[in-house]
Amino acid sequence: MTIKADHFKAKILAAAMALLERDGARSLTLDKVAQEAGVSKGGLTHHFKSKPDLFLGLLDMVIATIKDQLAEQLAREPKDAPGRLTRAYMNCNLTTIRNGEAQSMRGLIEMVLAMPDLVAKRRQGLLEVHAAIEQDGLDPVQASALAAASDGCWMNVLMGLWDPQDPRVESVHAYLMALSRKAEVAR
Amino acid sequence: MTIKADHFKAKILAAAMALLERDGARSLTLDKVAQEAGVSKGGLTHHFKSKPDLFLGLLDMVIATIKDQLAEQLAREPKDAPGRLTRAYMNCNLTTIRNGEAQSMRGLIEMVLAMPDLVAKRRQGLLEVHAAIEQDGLDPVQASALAAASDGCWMNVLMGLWDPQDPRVESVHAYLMALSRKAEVAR
DNA sequence: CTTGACAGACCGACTGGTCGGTTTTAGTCT
DNA sequence: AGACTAAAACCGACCAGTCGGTCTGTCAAG
Repeated sequence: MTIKADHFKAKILAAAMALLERDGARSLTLDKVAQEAGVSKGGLTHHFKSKPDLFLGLLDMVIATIKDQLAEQLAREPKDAPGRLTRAYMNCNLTTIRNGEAQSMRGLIEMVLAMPDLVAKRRQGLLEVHAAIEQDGLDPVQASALAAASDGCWMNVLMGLWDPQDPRVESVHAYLMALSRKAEVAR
Repeated sequence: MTIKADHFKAKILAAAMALLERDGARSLTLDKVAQEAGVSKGGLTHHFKSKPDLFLGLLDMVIATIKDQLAEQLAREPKDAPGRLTRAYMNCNLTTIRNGEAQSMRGLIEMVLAMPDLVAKRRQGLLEVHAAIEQDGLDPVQASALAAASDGCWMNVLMGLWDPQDPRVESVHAYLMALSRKAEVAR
């Protein structure tokens, strides 16, 4: 593990993420990332051979962050109750919305939509979460529906349709949480 | 009503939409749109003063199409049952996914995320649908949750996480439809 | 001397928008 | 109807700026 290189890479990725949140994917240029990270362009291209390569690094970082947050929320859920992971997942989304992070994810999703082949490379890792939710003790279809509903709310905020403070966010979330508790248990 | 001008504009918008679906928002350049539409660049800029202006036209067209599809699905729903519009909305999403149109909407959503101020201008029109769903005879929160769940599925397909033929799409939809029928009626 | 980390000047390709010019349309007068 | 004209529609070359990526150079460590 090359500490120095990793630190360098992390600095670049953090800068790219900051730019992505601030100005969106379109204005995420190699020059700006280098400048934001306090690095020369040569230094940047040395660690990330191309722009897709940088995006892949960014995506990996975000996926890791998401999994961390999910683990954190999971730890808060009382054990021995079916639907723990599903609720943890929904809480992640809610927290993201509450913190105003949903809107800042806009640039990232924009990037993801612009480069679908990039997502394809990490699809496996993302689907693991979905698969886990389906084996959470609830009826798989119900669990998927709950997760999708939470995603839908998140998307409405992301696209600027719903305000983060829109009461729908909290009320729908509360409804989904309640539903997950009285949901049918898997056979 | 200037028929010819409208026809010209429609031709340009159709070309832009085709390009958006084929190559995404990033490669939607004025030159390409003009070429695809069989029009000169000057002719294009004559009708759409700037690129954001073209995007706005595109967005308006899409919103109109969505409302048309919604009306069509609504007509198919048996009357005098609470939750008609909610079900029609969910059927719209399902149809879109089944027809493989969800993936082709990628470019459009990319555009929407890239230009949030553009969405802000048409937010009102889009929110009308949400408002109507909440007054559909069901409990408003439940209706919103159902619509959001449907949106979430749509988004999973859009982002390439779920395959359009993923059995989850159909099963979750069936579950949501059933839920909407036995849902609580508004007070 | 070699190698990896980093710097930064540079290039070719591309993009949004402009502008002067040309064609088509529509209205008006005779 | 036919001639004239002004506006609208339409054309395409061009410009100024931007972007991703390359290439040579520097320097410290081994």
